[in-house]
Amino acid sequence: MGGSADLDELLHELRHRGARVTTARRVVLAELAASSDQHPTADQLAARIQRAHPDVHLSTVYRTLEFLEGSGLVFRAGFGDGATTYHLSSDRHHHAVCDQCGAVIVLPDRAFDAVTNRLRRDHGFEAAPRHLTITGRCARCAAT
Amino acid sequence: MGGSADLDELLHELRHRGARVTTARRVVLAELAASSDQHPTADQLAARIQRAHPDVHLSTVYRTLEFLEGSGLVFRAGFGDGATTYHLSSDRHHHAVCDQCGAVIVLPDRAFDAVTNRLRRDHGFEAAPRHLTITGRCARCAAT
DNA sequence: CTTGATGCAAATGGTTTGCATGTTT
DNA sequence: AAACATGCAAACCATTTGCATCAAG
Repeated sequence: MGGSADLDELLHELRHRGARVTTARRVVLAELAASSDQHPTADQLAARIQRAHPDVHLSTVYRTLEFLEGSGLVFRAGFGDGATTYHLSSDRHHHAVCDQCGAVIVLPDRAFDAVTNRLRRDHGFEAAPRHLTITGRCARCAAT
Repeated sequence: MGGSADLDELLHELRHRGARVTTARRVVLAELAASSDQHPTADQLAARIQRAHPDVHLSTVYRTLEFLEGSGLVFRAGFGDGATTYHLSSDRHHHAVCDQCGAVIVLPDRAFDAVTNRLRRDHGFEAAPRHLTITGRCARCAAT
């Protein structure tokens, strides 16, 4: 599979820009790639990483995420009021979340094409939505 | 204007449900109505409120907002990483924000009709989006 | 060797909570 | 009077920061 190949690409890109490739950066990127569909928070990442690298401190994870965000490789998504979650920039998706039971539906990026087209047409705005969360009632709860 | 009339309605509704109508609740709702287009945070609300009611404590503002949220009159919107902002539920709107210059375009609720219709059709999900923020580049910055 | 990243511990800042008191109904 | 909301101060928790040390180029 392409998993680790993609990762190497990212690391290469960093090195190319003159940034240092450290254990922490390697490991954080790897963990993000591995748990992309789990909306990991900073501690969750740290906890998982520490199973193999007990010396990687939580504060380092924060600093690394901040760095990667600045480099455009990672973005944050605040989940309503839950904690902040982190994702690889390549991992674009959106959510519909049920207010009542919390059920989550994952939406493809193109679900918002109508909105983005309209923004471009009416305002010249080039939308690049990364992580939107639409609230509402899922089928089951709406039936109540 | 209808401003205070709407407010009275909300207060009535609360009373009707058996909830108490206190100074704090009155004042918080009033301030939310007054500053609806400014995305106020909890302290900002507290600060403004305290100009006229110095005895309304910040923690009370938090508790009141929590209560109002539970009552469905208010919702929270996390702004990327900025602070949490609070809005009257009646005040539905969405944003397109420029990543580069921060310019904000306000979008009407119906801008998302295509998505909400699709969610209903494909998943039976009744979307009630309240405050979405689409990131991207505004016309000026995209031209760069 | 030089620059920049890390570990650790301590500080920060927004939000929550326990408890005695005041207010609404 | 009974139930509940409030003020206040202290607790909390996620995130940030200062500084001495360590690793990458």
